[in-house]
Amino acid sequence: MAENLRSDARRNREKILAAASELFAREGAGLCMDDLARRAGVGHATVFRRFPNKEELILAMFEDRLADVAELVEEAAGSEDAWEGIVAAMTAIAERQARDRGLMEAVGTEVFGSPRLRAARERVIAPMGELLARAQAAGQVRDDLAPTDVFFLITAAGHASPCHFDIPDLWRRYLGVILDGMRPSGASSLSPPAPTLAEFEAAIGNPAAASSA
Amino acid sequence: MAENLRSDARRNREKILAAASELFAREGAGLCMDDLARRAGVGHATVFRRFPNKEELILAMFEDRLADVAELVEEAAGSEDAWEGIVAAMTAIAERQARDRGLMEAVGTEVFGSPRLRAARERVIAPMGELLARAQAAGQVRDDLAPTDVFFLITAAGHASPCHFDIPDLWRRYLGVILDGMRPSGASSLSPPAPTLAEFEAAIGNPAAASSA
DNA sequence: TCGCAAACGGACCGCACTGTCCGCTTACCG
DNA sequence: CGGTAAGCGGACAGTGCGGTCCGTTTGCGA
Repeated sequence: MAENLRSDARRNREKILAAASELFAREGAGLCMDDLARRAGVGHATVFRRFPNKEELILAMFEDRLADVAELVEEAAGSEDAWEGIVAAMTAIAERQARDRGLMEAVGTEVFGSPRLRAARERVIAPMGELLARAQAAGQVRDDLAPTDVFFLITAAGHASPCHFDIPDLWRRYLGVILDGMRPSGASSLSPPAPTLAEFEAAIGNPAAASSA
Repeated sequence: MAENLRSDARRNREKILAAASELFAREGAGLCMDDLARRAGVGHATVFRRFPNKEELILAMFEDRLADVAELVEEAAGSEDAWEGIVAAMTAIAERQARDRGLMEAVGTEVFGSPRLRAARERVIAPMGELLARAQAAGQVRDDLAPTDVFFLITAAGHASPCHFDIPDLWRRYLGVILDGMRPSGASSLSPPAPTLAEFEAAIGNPAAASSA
């Protein structure tokens, strides 16, 4: 990736990456390429030399965020008590989402199903699956949840509050309700089964999903 | 509102309103005024004669949707069993949200706290508050939930799925988890208290909430 | 030090979208 | 039926954005 860039090019590349990450956290995928260039202290065109277009840059950001999340989940998967691990992972991810609009959009939104991000996505899901299976075997979590559900429920908690970025920590309230709902006791049956990842990818690829922003 | 319009003007007004409602359902607040005019079969400028600007139109749409929701909740509030009423209301609202992007954005997003929509909002919240109080008195719902929480939890269910508009009914799955989490048994304590509506309004008015789209 | 390819960035293009203007049309009333 | 004001809508203005071009600068190897 770094390839044989000239020293100034490599320096600019770092500046762009840093600025992009910062702006992506604050504005999400809707960031403006001009702002990005200004923040990085380079010309507008230099950004486009590094990333052929905006979509490519956003995908790179998403990939980056998913890698972060994968690390968090892997760490949580190491915990002795599976339920505690799940709570820790969900809390840690939601915590970051509360401060990072880009991450908010990365987990559980349409991009999550993008074929381009398949590898990153699977690296996130695998450890969660392991954790979830352990918790279910121990009777700590209802049996009808799939690993992807866990991520979607995190996003749900984040999106619950209309002022997610203005009243910090409010998400904890809704995550609390959701965590209680994930327990086996008093669990009612869930009607549509969890879709497979293949089904997600198909749905994302839909012409109906002509998302703007 | 209808005032003394000429017959053709009144006819156009209806066409615009109908087209706006339709487009708002499909595209949400991001709709394009040009598309709207085309769909209504009137000139671009005619739309702006009816609504001074886009924001005004969107607010009118939001008001309209909130009125619909108020009706749904009022109806559910009449049910004998309070819990059944809550489930019915939450399901009905989520059901509409799954088919109406505008409604999705109206309930539980930032606009929900807009001072302009205070009246409409309160008409939605009041019957839910009554229903919730009954359910809590009957021991059917955990005591630490406020009426606004219910709406935010509906939105949470809707936002859980990354392809809300592509895999219909998937929201039912996440609403199921949330409903289970709203029950009193096994309820853990919720850490940040529910903010008051005044606190929401203050948060929405924040400079930090420079929302785009 | 010199030469040159690599890299830079200001200027520019095209597009989409909101909002305005103004000459033309049409409903209504006497 | 004819005068008139209300209404209409195509054309235009302004803005913000993604993406490209091309003359200038700069790092680097010979």
